[in-house]
Amino acid sequence: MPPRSEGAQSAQEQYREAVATYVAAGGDESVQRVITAVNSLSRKLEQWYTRQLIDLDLSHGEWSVVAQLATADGKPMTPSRLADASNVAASSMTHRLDRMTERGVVRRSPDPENRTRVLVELTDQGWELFGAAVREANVVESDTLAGLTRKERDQLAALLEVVISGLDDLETS
Amino acid sequence: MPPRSEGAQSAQEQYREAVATYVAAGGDESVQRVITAVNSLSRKLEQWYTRQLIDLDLSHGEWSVVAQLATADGKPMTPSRLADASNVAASSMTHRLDRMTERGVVRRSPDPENRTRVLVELTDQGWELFGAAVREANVVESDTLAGLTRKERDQLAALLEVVISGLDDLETS
DNA sequence: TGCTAAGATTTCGACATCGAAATATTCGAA
DNA sequence: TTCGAATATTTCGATGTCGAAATCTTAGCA
Repeated sequence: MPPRSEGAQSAQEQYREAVATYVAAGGDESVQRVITAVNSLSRKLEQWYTRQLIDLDLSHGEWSVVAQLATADGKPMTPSRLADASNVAASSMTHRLDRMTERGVVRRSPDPENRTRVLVELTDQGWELFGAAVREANVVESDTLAGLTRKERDQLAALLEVVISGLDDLETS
Repeated sequence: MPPRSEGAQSAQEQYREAVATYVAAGGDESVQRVITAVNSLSRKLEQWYTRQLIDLDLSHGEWSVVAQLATADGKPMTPSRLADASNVAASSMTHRLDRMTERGVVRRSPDPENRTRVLVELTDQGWELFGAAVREANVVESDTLAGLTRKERDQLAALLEVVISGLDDLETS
Protein backbone atom coordinates (compact mmCIF):
# COMPACT_ATOMS: atom_id res chain seq x y z
CA MET A 1 0.00 0.00 0.00
CA PRO A 2 1.27 3.48 -0.85
CA PRO A 3 1.49 6.03 1.95
CA ARG A 4 -1.88 7.55 2.58
CA SER A 5 -2.67 10.10 -0.14
CA GLU A 6 -2.72 13.71 0.95
CA GLY A 7 -6.09 14.75 2.28
CA ALA A 8 -6.99 11.22 3.37
CA GLN A 9 -7.24 10.54 7.08
CA SER A 10 -6.14 7.61 9.20
CA ALA A 11 -8.81 5.19 10.37
CA GLN A 12 -8.41 6.60 13.84
CA GLU A 13 -8.88 10.23 12.80
CA GLN A 14 -11.85 9.27 10.66
CA TYR A 15 -13.42 7.53 13.62
CA ARG A 16 -12.91 10.51 15.92
CA GLU A 17 -14.32 12.97 13.39
CA ALA A 18 -17.32 10.73 12.76
CA VAL A 19 -18.21 10.40 16.43
CA ALA A 20 -17.85 14.13 16.96
CA THR A 21 -20.06 14.89 13.97
CA TYR A 22 -22.75 12.40 14.97
CA VAL A 23 -22.82 13.79 18.51
CA ALA A 24 -23.03 17.33 17.18
CA ALA A 25 -25.98 16.26 15.04
CA GLY A 26 -27.90 15.02 18.06
CA GLY A 27 -26.62 11.51 18.84
CA ASP A 28 -25.70 10.32 22.34
CA GLU A 29 -21.97 10.11 22.87
CA SER A 30 -21.92 6.79 24.75
CA VAL A 31 -24.01 5.27 21.96
CA GLN A 32 -22.14 6.78 19.04
CA ARG A 33 -18.72 5.78 20.33
CA VAL A 34 -19.71 2.11 20.34
CA ILE A 35 -21.86 2.02 17.21
CA THR A 36 -19.45 4.04 15.10
CA ALA A 37 -16.58 1.83 16.20
CA VAL A 38 -18.48 -1.34 15.34
CA ASN A 39 -19.47 -0.03 11.93
CA SER A 40 -15.99 1.30 11.13
CA LEU A 41 -14.39 -1.97 12.07
CA SER A 42 -16.89 -4.02 10.11
CA ARG A 43 -16.45 -1.87 7.01
CA LYS A 44 -12.68 -2.27 7.19
CA LEU A 45 -12.99 -6.03 7.55
CA GLU A 46 -15.38 -6.02 4.60
CA GLN A 47 -12.70 -4.46 2.42
CA TRP A 48 -10.23 -7.17 3.32
CA TYR A 49 -12.74 -9.95 2.84
CA THR A 50 -13.54 -8.65 -0.63
CA ARG A 51 -9.89 -8.77 -1.62
CA GLN A 52 -9.42 -12.27 -0.25
CA LEU A 53 -12.56 -13.57 -1.92
CA ILE A 54 -11.20 -12.53 -5.31
CA ASP A 55 -8.53 -15.21 -4.87
CA LEU A 56 -11.25 -17.80 -4.36
CA ASP A 57 -13.20 -16.35 -7.31
CA LEU A 58 -16.21 -15.65 -5.09
CA SER A 59 -18.25 -12.47 -5.01
CA HIS A 60 -19.21 -11.04 -1.65
CA GLY A 61 -22.80 -12.09 -2.21
CA GLU A 62 -21.84 -15.64 -3.09
CA TRP A 63 -19.73 -15.85 0.05
CA SER A 64 -22.74 -14.78 2.08
CA VAL A 65 -24.61 -17.82 0.77
CA VAL A 66 -21.73 -20.21 1.49
CA ALA A 67 -21.32 -18.85 5.02
CA GLN A 68 -25.05 -19.06 5.77
CA LEU A 69 -25.26 -22.65 4.61
CA ALA A 70 -22.13 -23.62 6.51
CA THR A 71 -23.24 -22.01 9.77
CA ALA A 72 -26.76 -23.45 9.59
CA ASP A 73 -25.51 -26.61 11.28
CA GLY A 74 -25.36 -28.42 7.96
CA LYS A 75 -29.11 -28.25 7.49
CA PRO A 76 -30.33 -27.20 4.02
CA MET A 77 -31.96 -23.78 3.67
CA THR A 78 -34.61 -22.39 1.34
CA PRO A 79 -33.82 -19.61 -1.16
CA SER A 80 -36.05 -17.16 0.72
CA ARG A 81 -34.20 -17.62 3.97
CA LEU A 82 -30.90 -17.24 2.19
CA ALA A 83 -32.19 -14.05 0.59
CA ASP A 84 -33.29 -12.64 3.95
CA ALA A 85 -30.01 -13.53 5.58
CA SER A 86 -28.06 -11.98 2.72
CA ASN A 87 -30.11 -8.78 2.64
CA VAL A 88 -31.01 -9.35 -0.97
CA ALA A 89 -34.26 -9.76 -2.95
CA ALA A 90 -35.53 -13.29 -3.44
CA SER A 91 -35.39 -12.83 -7.19
CA SER A 92 -31.70 -12.03 -7.02
CA MET A 93 -31.08 -15.18 -5.04
CA THR A 94 -32.49 -17.23 -7.91
CA HIS A 95 -29.78 -15.98 -10.26
CA ARG A 96 -27.10 -16.28 -7.63
CA LEU A 97 -28.00 -19.89 -6.94
CA ASP A 98 -28.11 -20.60 -10.68
CA ARG A 99 -24.50 -19.53 -11.02
CA MET A 100 -23.36 -21.29 -7.86
CA THR A 101 -25.12 -24.50 -8.84
CA GLU A 102 -23.57 -24.43 -12.29
CA ARG A 103 -20.19 -24.01 -10.66
CA GLY A 104 -20.79 -26.90 -8.30
CA VAL A 105 -20.61 -24.98 -5.01
CA VAL A 106 -24.21 -25.65 -3.96
CA ARG A 107 -26.89 -28.18 -4.83
CA ARG A 108 -30.63 -27.57 -5.24
CA SER A 109 -33.19 -30.26 -4.49
CA PRO A 110 -36.98 -30.25 -4.09
CA ASP A 111 -38.26 -30.36 -0.52
CA PRO A 112 -39.91 -33.80 -0.16
CA GLU A 113 -42.36 -32.38 2.39
CA ASN A 114 -43.49 -29.33 0.48
CA ARG A 115 -43.23 -29.14 -3.27
CA THR A 116 -43.44 -25.36 -3.19
CA ARG A 117 -40.05 -25.23 -1.55
CA VAL A 118 -36.56 -25.82 -2.80
CA LEU A 119 -33.73 -26.88 -0.49
CA VAL A 120 -30.18 -25.64 -0.98
CA GLU A 121 -27.06 -27.18 0.54
CA LEU A 122 -23.30 -27.03 0.12
CA THR A 123 -21.51 -29.58 -2.04
CA ASP A 124 -18.18 -31.05 -0.94
CA GLN A 125 -16.50 -28.40 -3.07
CA GLY A 126 -18.56 -25.76 -1.30
CA TRP A 127 -17.37 -26.99 2.08
CA GLU A 128 -13.77 -26.87 0.89
CA LEU A 129 -14.23 -23.28 -0.25
CA PHE A 130 -15.71 -22.40 3.12
CA GLY A 131 -12.81 -23.89 5.04
CA ALA A 132 -10.21 -22.20 2.88
CA ALA A 133 -11.91 -18.82 3.25
CA VAL A 134 -12.25 -19.11 7.03
CA ARG A 135 -8.62 -20.03 7.52
CA GLU A 136 -7.44 -17.23 5.24
CA ALA A 137 -9.70 -14.65 6.87
CA ASN A 138 -8.59 -15.73 10.32
CA VAL A 139 -5.10 -14.40 9.56
CA VAL A 140 -6.30 -10.87 8.94
CA GLU A 141 -8.82 -11.04 11.75
CA SER A 142 -6.12 -12.18 14.12
CA ASP A 143 -3.88 -9.29 13.07
CA THR A 144 -6.78 -6.92 13.62
CA LEU A 145 -7.05 -7.96 17.25
CA ALA A 146 -3.28 -8.09 17.78
CA GLY A 147 -3.44 -5.03 20.04
CA LEU A 148 -5.59 -6.80 22.62
CA THR A 149 -4.47 -9.33 25.21
CA ARG A 150 -6.28 -12.62 25.52
CA LYS A 151 -8.08 -11.29 28.56
CA GLU A 152 -9.20 -8.12 26.79
CA ARG A 153 -10.53 -10.14 23.86
CA ASP A 154 -12.63 -12.22 26.20
CA GLN A 155 -13.91 -9.07 27.88
CA LEU A 156 -14.73 -7.51 24.50
CA ALA A 157 -16.46 -10.67 23.31
CA ALA A 158 -18.49 -10.91 26.51
CA LEU A 159 -19.73 -7.33 26.19
CA LEU A 160 -20.66 -7.81 22.53
CA GLU A 161 -22.47 -11.01 23.39
CA VAL A 162 -24.65 -9.13 25.83
CA VAL A 163 -25.61 -6.75 23.04
CA ILE A 164 -26.34 -9.62 20.65
CA SER A 165 -28.50 -11.44 23.17
CA GLY A 166 -30.55 -8.25 23.44
CA LEU A 167 -31.23 -8.12 19.71
CA ASP A 168 -33.87 -10.82 19.87
CA ASP A 169 -36.02 -8.89 22.33
CA LEU A 170 -35.75 -5.86 20.09
CA GLU A 171 -37.00 -7.78 17.05
CA THR A 172 -40.45 -8.47 18.40
CA SER A 173 -41.38 -4.83 18.89
CA MET B 1 -43.10 -8.61 13.41
CA PRO B 2 -44.58 -12.10 13.39
CA PRO B 3 -43.07 -14.73 15.68
CA ARG B 4 -39.96 -16.17 14.12
CA SER B 5 -40.89 -18.62 11.38
CA GLU B 6 -40.14 -22.26 12.10
CA GLY B 7 -36.62 -23.20 11.15
CA ALA B 8 -35.28 -19.69 11.66
CA GLN B 9 -32.94 -19.09 14.56
CA SER B 10 -32.63 -16.24 17.02
CA ALA B 11 -29.74 -13.84 16.54
CA GLN B 12 -28.12 -15.35 19.59
CA GLU B 13 -28.35 -18.93 18.35
CA GLN B 14 -27.11 -17.88 14.93
CA TYR B 15 -24.12 -16.21 16.53
CA ARG B 16 -23.25 -19.28 18.61
CA GLU B 17 -23.56 -21.65 15.65
CA ALA B 18 -21.44 -19.36 13.51
CA VAL B 19 -18.61 -19.12 16.03
CA ALA B 20 -18.65 -22.89 16.55
CA THR B 21 -18.53 -23.53 12.81
CA TYR B 22 -15.72 -21.04 12.20
CA VAL B 23 -13.68 -22.54 15.02
CA ALA B 24 -14.30 -26.05 13.70
CA ALA B 25 -13.07 -24.87 10.29
CA GLY B 26 -9.77 -23.69 11.73
CA GLY B 27 -10.35 -20.23 13.23
CA ASP B 28 -9.11 -19.17 16.67
CA GLU B 29 -11.86 -19.01 19.21
CA SER B 30 -10.80 -15.78 20.90
CA VAL B 31 -10.65 -14.14 17.47
CA GLN B 32 -13.86 -15.56 16.07
CA ARG B 33 -15.95 -14.64 19.10
CA VAL B 34 -15.08 -10.96 18.67
CA ILE B 35 -15.08 -10.75 14.89
CA THR B 36 -18.28 -12.72 14.44
CA ALA B 37 -20.01 -10.58 17.05
CA VAL B 38 -18.89 -7.36 15.36
CA ASN B 39 -20.03 -8.55 11.96
CA SER B 40 -23.35 -9.89 13.22
CA LEU B 41 -24.12 -6.67 14.99
CA SER B 42 -23.14 -4.53 12.03
CA ARG B 43 -25.28 -6.57 9.67
CA LYS B 44 -28.27 -6.23 11.96
CA LEU B 45 -27.79 -2.47 12.20
CA GLU B 46 -27.48 -2.35 8.42
CA GLN B 47 -30.94 -3.87 8.10
CA TRP B 48 -32.44 -1.21 10.32
CA TYR B 49 -30.61 1.60 8.58
CA THR B 50 -31.93 0.43 5.24
CA ARG B 51 -35.51 0.56 6.50
CA GLN B 52 -35.06 4.00 8.00
CA LEU B 53 -33.42 5.40 4.90
CA ILE B 54 -36.46 4.46 2.84
CA ASP B 55 -38.40 7.08 4.82
CA LEU B 56 -35.84 9.68 3.77
CA ASP B 57 -35.93 8.37 0.19
CA LEU B 58 -32.21 7.63 0.27
CA SER B 59 -30.50 4.48 -0.93
CA HIS B 60 -27.82 2.95 1.24
CA GLY B 61 -25.16 4.07 -1.23
CA GLU B 62 -26.43 7.63 -1.27
CA TRP B 63 -26.37 7.70 2.52
CA SER B 64 -22.76 6.60 2.42
CA VAL B 65 -21.94 9.71 0.39
CA VAL B 66 -23.87 12.01 2.71
CA ALA B 67 -22.21 10.53 5.78
CA GLN B 68 -18.73 10.77 4.29
CA LEU B 69 -19.18 14.40 3.35
CA ALA B 70 -20.66 15.26 6.73
CA THR B 71 -17.91 13.56 8.72
CA ALA B 72 -15.12 15.04 6.63
CA ASP B 73 -15.16 18.11 8.83
CA GLY B 74 -17.17 20.02 6.24
CA LYS B 75 -14.33 19.94 3.74
CA PRO B 76 -15.32 19.05 0.15
CA MET B 77 -14.18 15.67 -1.21
CA THR B 78 -13.34 14.40 -4.69
CA PRO B 79 -15.45 11.71 -6.40
CA SER B 80 -12.56 9.21 -6.22
CA ARG B 81 -12.21 9.52 -2.47
CA LEU B 82 -15.96 9.17 -2.06
CA ALA B 83 -15.84 6.06 -4.23
CA ASP B 84 -13.03 4.55 -2.15
CA ALA B 85 -14.80 5.33 1.09
CA SER B 86 -18.05 3.86 -0.21
CA ASN B 87 -16.42 0.70 -1.57
CA VAL B 88 -17.73 1.41 -5.03
CA ALA B 89 -16.20 1.95 -8.49
CA ALA B 90 -15.41 5.52 -9.48
CA SER B 91 -17.68 5.21 -12.50
CA SER B 92 -20.61 4.32 -10.27
CA MET B 93 -19.94 7.38 -8.16
CA THR B 94 -20.41 9.56 -11.25
CA HIS B 95 -24.00 8.38 -11.68
CA ARG B 96 -24.69 8.51 -7.98
CA LEU B 97 -23.53 12.11 -7.80
CA ASP B 98 -25.57 12.95 -10.90
CA ARG B 99 -28.74 11.83 -9.15
CA MET B 100 -27.86 13.46 -5.86
CA THR B 101 -26.94 16.72 -7.54
CA GLU B 102 -30.19 16.79 -9.49
CA ARG B 103 -32.06 16.23 -6.25
CA GLY B 104 -30.18 19.04 -4.54
CA VAL B 105 -28.46 17.01 -1.82
CA VAL B 106 -24.91 17.69 -2.98
CA ARG B 107 -23.19 20.30 -5.13
CA ARG B 108 -20.33 19.77 -7.62
CA SER B 109 -17.79 22.46 -8.37
CA PRO B 110 -14.46 22.50 -10.20
CA ASP B 111 -11.37 22.51 -8.00
CA PRO B 112 -9.77 25.95 -8.51
CA GLU B 113 -6.31 24.50 -7.90
CA ASN B 114 -6.51 21.52 -10.22
CA ARG B 115 -8.89 21.49 -13.13
CA THR B 116 -8.69 17.69 -13.35
CA ARG B 117 -10.51 17.44 -10.07
CA VAL B 118 -14.09 18.01 -9.06
CA LEU B 119 -15.09 18.94 -5.52
CA VAL B 120 -18.29 17.66 -3.95
CA GLU B 121 -19.99 19.09 -0.87
CA LEU B 122 -23.31 18.90 0.94
CA THR B 123 -25.99 21.51 0.28
CA ASP B 124 -28.09 22.90 3.13
CA GLN B 125 -30.71 20.31 2.25
CA GLY B 126 -28.02 17.64 2.41
CA TRP B 127 -27.08 18.72 5.92
CA GLU B 128 -30.73 18.60 6.99
CA LEU B 129 -31.02 15.06 5.66
CA PHE B 130 -27.90 14.09 7.55
CA GLY B 131 -29.18 15.46 10.83
CA ALA B 132 -32.57 13.81 10.47
CA ALA B 133 -30.98 10.44 9.69
CA VAL B 134 -28.55 10.62 12.61
CA ARG B 135 -31.25 11.48 15.10
CA GLU B 136 -33.55 8.74 13.81
CA ALA B 137 -30.78 6.14 13.79
CA ASN B 138 -29.75 7.09 17.30
CA VAL B 139 -33.06 5.75 18.59
CA VAL B 140 -32.46 2.24 17.28
CA GLU B 141 -28.80 2.35 18.19
CA SER B 142 -29.66 3.38 21.71
CA ASP B 143 -32.14 0.49 22.01
CA THR B 144 -29.46 -1.85 20.74
CA LEU B 145 -27.18 -0.93 23.63
CA ALA B 146 -29.96 -0.87 26.20
CA GLY B 147 -28.61 -4.00 27.87
CA LEU B 148 -25.36 -2.28 28.84
CA THR B 149 -24.79 0.13 31.68
CA ARG B 150 -23.09 3.44 31.03
CA LYS B 151 -19.89 2.03 32.47
CA GLU B 152 -20.00 -1.07 30.28
CA ARG B 153 -20.54 1.06 27.18
CA ASP B 154 -17.46 3.08 27.98
CA GLN B 155 -15.50 -0.11 28.54
CA LEU B 156 -16.74 -1.54 25.24
CA ALA B 157 -15.96 1.67 23.38
CA ALA B 158 -12.48 1.83 24.87
CA LEU B 159 -11.67 -1.73 23.79
CA LEU B 160 -12.97 -1.12 20.26
CA GLU B 161 -10.95 2.08 20.04
CA VAL B 162 -7.79 0.13 20.78
CA VAL B 163 -8.59 -2.14 17.84
CA ILE B 164 -9.33 0.82 15.56
CA SER B 165 -6.11 2.58 16.46
CA GLY B 166 -4.29 -0.60 15.42
CA LEU B 167 -5.86 -0.61 11.95
CA ASP B 168 -3.56 2.12 10.67
CA ASP B 169 -0.40 0.12 11.41
CA LEU B 170 -1.94 -2.85 9.63
CA GLU B 171 -2.62 -0.81 6.48
CA THR B 172 0.98 -0.13 5.63
CA SER B 173 1.97 -3.81 5.41
C1' DT C 1 8.60 25.19 -25.23
C1' DG C 2 7.33 20.43 -26.51
C1' DC C 3 6.73 15.67 -25.30
C1' DT C 4 5.45 11.79 -22.53
C1' DA C 5 3.69 9.56 -18.39
C1' DA C 6 0.54 9.75 -14.67
C1' DG C 7 -3.84 11.08 -12.55
C1' DA C 8 -9.00 12.24 -12.33
C1' DT C 9 -13.29 11.93 -14.21
C1' DT C 10 -16.62 10.44 -17.39
C1' DT C 11 -18.54 7.34 -21.14
C1' DC C 12 -19.77 2.79 -22.57
C1' DG C 13 -21.20 -2.11 -22.84
C1' DA C 14 -22.01 -6.19 -19.83
C1' DC C 15 -23.84 -8.02 -15.82
C1' DA C 16 -26.17 -8.06 -10.99
C1' DT C 17 -29.97 -6.55 -8.37
C1' DC C 18 -34.57 -4.74 -7.54
C1' DG C 19 -39.75 -4.73 -7.20
C1' DA C 20 -43.81 -6.35 -9.32
C1' DA C 21 -46.22 -9.74 -11.75
C1' DA C 22 -46.67 -14.67 -13.01
C1' DT C 23 -46.68 -19.57 -11.70
C1' DA C 24 -47.26 -23.37 -8.74
C1' DT C 25 -48.31 -25.53 -4.35
C1' DT C 26 -50.21 -25.80 0.28
C1' DC C 27 -53.53 -24.82 3.90
C1' DG C 28 -57.92 -23.74 5.92
C1' DA C 29 -62.79 -23.10 5.71
C1' DA C 30 -67.17 -23.67 3.61
C1' DT D 1 -64.13 -31.93 -2.11
C1' DT D 2 -63.68 -27.28 -3.75
C1' DC D 3 -62.65 -22.62 -3.44
C1' DG D 4 -59.78 -18.71 -2.06
C1' DA D 5 -56.03 -16.84 0.57
C1' DA D 6 -51.30 -17.44 1.72
C1' DT D 7 -46.61 -18.92 0.70
C1' DA D 8 -42.38 -19.99 -2.25
C1' DT D 9 -40.08 -19.51 -6.30
C1' DT D 10 -39.18 -17.81 -10.77
C1' DT D 11 -39.71 -14.52 -14.79
C1' DC D 12 -39.47 -9.87 -16.52
C1' DG D 13 -38.46 -4.93 -17.36
C1' DA D 14 -35.93 -1.06 -15.23
C1' DT D 15 -32.07 0.60 -12.73
C1' DG D 16 -27.37 0.39 -10.35
C1' DT D 17 -22.78 -1.17 -10.52
C1' DC D 18 -18.52 -2.87 -12.65
C1' DG D 19 -14.17 -2.73 -15.41
C1' DA D 20 -12.07 -0.94 -19.49
C1' DA D 21 -11.45 2.61 -22.69
C1' DA D 22 -11.76 7.61 -23.82
C1' DT D 23 -11.01 12.49 -22.57
C1' DC D 24 -8.83 16.06 -20.44
C1' DT D 25 -5.40 18.15 -17.21
C1' DT D 26 -1.20 18.19 -14.71
C1' DA D 27 3.75 17.19 -13.72
C1' DG D 28 8.33 16.09 -15.00
C1' DC D 29 12.07 16.41 -18.12
C1' DA D 30 14.80 17.31 -22.14
